[in-house]
Amino acid sequence: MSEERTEGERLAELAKRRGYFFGASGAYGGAAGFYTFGPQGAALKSNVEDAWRDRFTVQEGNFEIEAPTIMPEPVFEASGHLDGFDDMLVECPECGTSHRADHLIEDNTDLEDAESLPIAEVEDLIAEHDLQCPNCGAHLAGEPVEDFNLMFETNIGPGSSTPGYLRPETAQGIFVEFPRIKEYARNSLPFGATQIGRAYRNEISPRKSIVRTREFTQAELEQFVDPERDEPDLDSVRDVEVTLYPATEQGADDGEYVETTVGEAVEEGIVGDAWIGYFLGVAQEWYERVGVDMDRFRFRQHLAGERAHYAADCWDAESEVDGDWIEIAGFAYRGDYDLSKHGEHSDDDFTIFRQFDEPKTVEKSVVDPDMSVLGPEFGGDAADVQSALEELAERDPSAFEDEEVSVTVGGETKIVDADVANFRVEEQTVSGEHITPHVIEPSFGVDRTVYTLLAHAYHEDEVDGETRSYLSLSPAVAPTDVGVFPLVSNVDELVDRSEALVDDLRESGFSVVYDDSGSIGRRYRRQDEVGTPFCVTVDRDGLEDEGPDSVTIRERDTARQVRVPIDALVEELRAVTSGERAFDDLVEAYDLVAPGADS
RNA sequence: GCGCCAGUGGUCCAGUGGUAGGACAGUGGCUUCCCAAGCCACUAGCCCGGGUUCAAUUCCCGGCUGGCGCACCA
Repeated sequence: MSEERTEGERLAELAKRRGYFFGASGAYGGAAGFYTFGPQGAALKSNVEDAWRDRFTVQEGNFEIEAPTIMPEPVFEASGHLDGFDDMLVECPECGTSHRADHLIEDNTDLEDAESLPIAEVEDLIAEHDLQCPNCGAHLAGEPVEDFNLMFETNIGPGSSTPGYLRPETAQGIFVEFPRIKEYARNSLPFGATQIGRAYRNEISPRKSIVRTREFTQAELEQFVDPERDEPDLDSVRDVEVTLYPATEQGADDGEYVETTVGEAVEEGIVGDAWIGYFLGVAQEWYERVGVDMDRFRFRQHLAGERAHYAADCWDAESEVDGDWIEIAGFAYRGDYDLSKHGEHSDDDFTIFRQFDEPKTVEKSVVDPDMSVLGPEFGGDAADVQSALEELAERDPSAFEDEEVSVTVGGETKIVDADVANFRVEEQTVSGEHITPHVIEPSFGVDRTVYTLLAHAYHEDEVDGETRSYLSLSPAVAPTDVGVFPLVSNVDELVDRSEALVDDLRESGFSVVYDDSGSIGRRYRRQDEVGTPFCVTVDRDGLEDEGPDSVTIRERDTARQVRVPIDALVEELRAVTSGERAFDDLVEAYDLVAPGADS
């Protein structure tokens, strides 16, 4: 059958030829890591996004936001991307090649983990050891070492006084807006916020078609929960079967998958957190619905060293293409890391007030210093003395038993009369406490999902001794719902009726392609190749036979056809494209048209 | 970023120091009542820059883009 081209090569060729995706800006030589989605690809991607939105936003009762792709520098100082997302590069003065400065040091000295050293020290080390360019041998001493940050930098407004960055993940847009989002959620956990949008990373080396690009689309859900109180609806996915590849199995070459159910995986602790387990189950069903080949799909647990330091547990959804596993989604338990960071760096409140079941009465030691005494006595230090007293009251109430109490302010001991401090123990009613919600983050790569769907949908078979290639895309995501053809194009009545049908179907909400060129077989193959699930053909038999006018509906994957009255067409197409009915049901209900029977 | 390989119509390829040919696809027409048929006509190409040369798509250098391996992937 097909020669030795890989799945990826066939896919790239089909994608270019049929308008799924192609390298962007080709007229000017192109730009690595950027792709344009053509008419088919844009429609497919949009359908994938809609399907994701329906499942992870609408069905979950979450809400979607759309944050800017550019955010000011402090956002990324808080998130850690500014410090933790860069490499140290040194450029050779002779040949102009760039090298990882930390790697040069590690390779040529006994030092390890040079990445964590300050830049000045790295420069000193290069001079001290007289390191040379690995490419041309030139001496690198004295050359500046620069940070290469993987974020795209820009300036907000004129001048360069306000640096901004293109977000490297959509998530920060949600975290940053948490204070407002929580108001919208009426300050009650749990709730989830989603976002579908672009993210940008100035990758050193973009690879593998649309799998690793510099601009890509993510669909992310940030599920905010109270770690002590909130539980997912695990029952709804308890019996969903999943293929797991736990960290413990990945050490050996012959590590084995664990075939189990979501419920068991959580109960046995293979998946450490119920929320993660829940989303694995939801994702499993969603991927199946949009058309991922589940025999080429698994959930892989991150190894301990691979995990971000804040992630308690992390699983990836992976799909297989050309024998390689590619990460198409990540499921991370991020704890309170992100919200805490933004809480520390900004003035806003990133906590939620959690009421106790019953208000608690607590005894609290307080002071209420007489500032009319402290003021004149301590001058500018008065306020500091006050807060030192408050702090001492909480820490050591016994200090107020004597007539005088001493506190240390700015290295000096200050003596205050106990009367002036006005120490007392109060009963306070506390109705709750502020907590920082924990976050479970299912994060989907939309482009990689599209890539997987195309790769898994690509099939070849034989029809009448000829090879045929077709995309078995799910009707849920296929760019076009239905093709409409007159069986032959030189009969006006067939053409007119076909065109009228196109209008009807479009008004009914279908995405329709009309085609009357060449032979009918060629038109079928064309639609097969772009994955249109159904074709409707208007023929003379259907108009001239006794009974109501009828047309044929052809199923893409099997090339079977049934004859359906035109009056029932919209209803039946809606049923089969929504998945409500299988084509087999139509075969039961209507006459099967045998290929070539009429000729 | 490093190393190896590659870049010719829309796609996949052949070829040449004197500016190119096929297959498939596409368009128009003829034919056609069910699966890439046939006939006629047409559209359309040597990645970019520099060098060598009378002459470069071809040879050399650089760049860009792509593939693979390494590295990277917070």
